[in-house]
Amino acid sequence: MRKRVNLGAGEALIREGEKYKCMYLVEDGWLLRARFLPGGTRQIVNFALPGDFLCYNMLMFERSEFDIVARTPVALWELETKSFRDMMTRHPGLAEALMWSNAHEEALLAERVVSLGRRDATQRLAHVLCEILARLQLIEKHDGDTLLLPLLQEDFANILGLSVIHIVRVFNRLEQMGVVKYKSRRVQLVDLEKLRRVAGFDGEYLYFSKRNDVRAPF
Amino acid sequence: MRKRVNLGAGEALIREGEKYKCMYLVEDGWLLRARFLPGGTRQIVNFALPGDFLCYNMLMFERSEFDIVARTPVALWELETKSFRDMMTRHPGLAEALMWSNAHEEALLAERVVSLGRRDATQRLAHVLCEILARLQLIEKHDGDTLLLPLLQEDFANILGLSVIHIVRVFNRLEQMGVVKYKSRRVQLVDLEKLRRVAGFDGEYLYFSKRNDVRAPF
DNA sequence: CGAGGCGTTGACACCCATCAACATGGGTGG
DNA sequence: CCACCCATGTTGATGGGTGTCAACGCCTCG
Repeated sequence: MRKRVNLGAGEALIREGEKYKCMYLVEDGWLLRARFLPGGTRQIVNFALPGDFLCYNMLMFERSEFDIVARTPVALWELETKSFRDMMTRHPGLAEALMWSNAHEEALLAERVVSLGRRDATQRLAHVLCEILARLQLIEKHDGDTLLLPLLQEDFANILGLSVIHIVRVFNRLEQMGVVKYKSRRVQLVDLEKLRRVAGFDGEYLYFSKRNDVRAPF
Repeated sequence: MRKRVNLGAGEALIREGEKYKCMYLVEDGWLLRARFLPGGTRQIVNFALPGDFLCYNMLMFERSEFDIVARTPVALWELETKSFRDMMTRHPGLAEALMWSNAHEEALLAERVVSLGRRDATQRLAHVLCEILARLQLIEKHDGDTLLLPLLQEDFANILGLSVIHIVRVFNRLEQMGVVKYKSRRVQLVDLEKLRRVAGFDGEYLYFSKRNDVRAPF
């Protein structure tokens, strides 16, 4: 039923316009879902961490609207699926997990829309750092006061709808404010409380707050 | 199992921070899902049209992260739900429809992220008009060359992450270019091909392209 | 007929993009 | 072990797109 797939850093799982082959569950590594636009710019819509599903809308769409590219070496499980209805009867746990994942991702995207629409560069960067921290804690891939990320400043730019050069400036500002320090893919969390305040971050949307009867099914 | 609910224009279905009461299916009218930010600005994340589900992540979250407000008089169906697992066994068709709706919404949000991140004001406005047209056609609520919308220019601003004043300028520009004309909640589609070109619009992500075995289940 | 919501215009300011040039540093091959 | 190189990060100057503010016009509805 399940097969493992491995990708090297930089390899694409699927490209925009390609037909979906199957669904995946990320076991290890980071992936970016992105679109290239005429003019050469790029927007990263999403990033997937261990525990996230990918390509689940193959159940609805024939082709991918985005590239999905490994940012690190990645290990995936291929999930054999015919239709969602089939999945519900044969693997209800999987169907539920998928629904969970979908809702989670929707919450992340909604929050990103808020950031891109109404927060300035400093707030955006602070906010996405809070989001990443929260997600890493959720899958127990974080401890200490330093975030180890595979993200370049260029990636931050493409996630936040900014230019690389401006990311540099904003990191400088945050460092001067005594909030975080960026050094070659390490973000040192100098003052987490201040970071949350700058971001206006409310982590509720990530934690499935007080519904104790619901848990991440993986 | 189902109960009707009606809202007047401007009434809230739920407010940010409130507990979810149940899920809904929109039968008629437009609703906006929005967040107010410190500073008094507002970002509209989403809008719901007939056929869309609302509050489906009550299955995962306890409280809403956004206000959901009726933009027009609205008719809704209240859906009785305990858990997704329960729903899968007792109402598999509903579970499937929900999954469909969720994937659809995710696609819309992803495209909005691209717009807010990397498209300028003109492209954004053109793109959202294309999106609205496509969605109205999908539910067979559009014909002719004029879009009848309940959206004020202020709403466009809050959807697109722009200021009201700039929306005016952009509509002027689009009118001078011979693309569309806005007049008191009517958007006349002067040159649809040009509109799509300006937007860089690819409607695939709305139509569940060539998967003929899948249809909107409503 | 008045009022208020909505739309419009112009002047000005600011955030962020663009461009060009330079610094750093880790990896690779000699 | 060193030299080189290319990816990545950094800085400053300049410009454009968009926000802010203030004021005015239009239209609808009571």
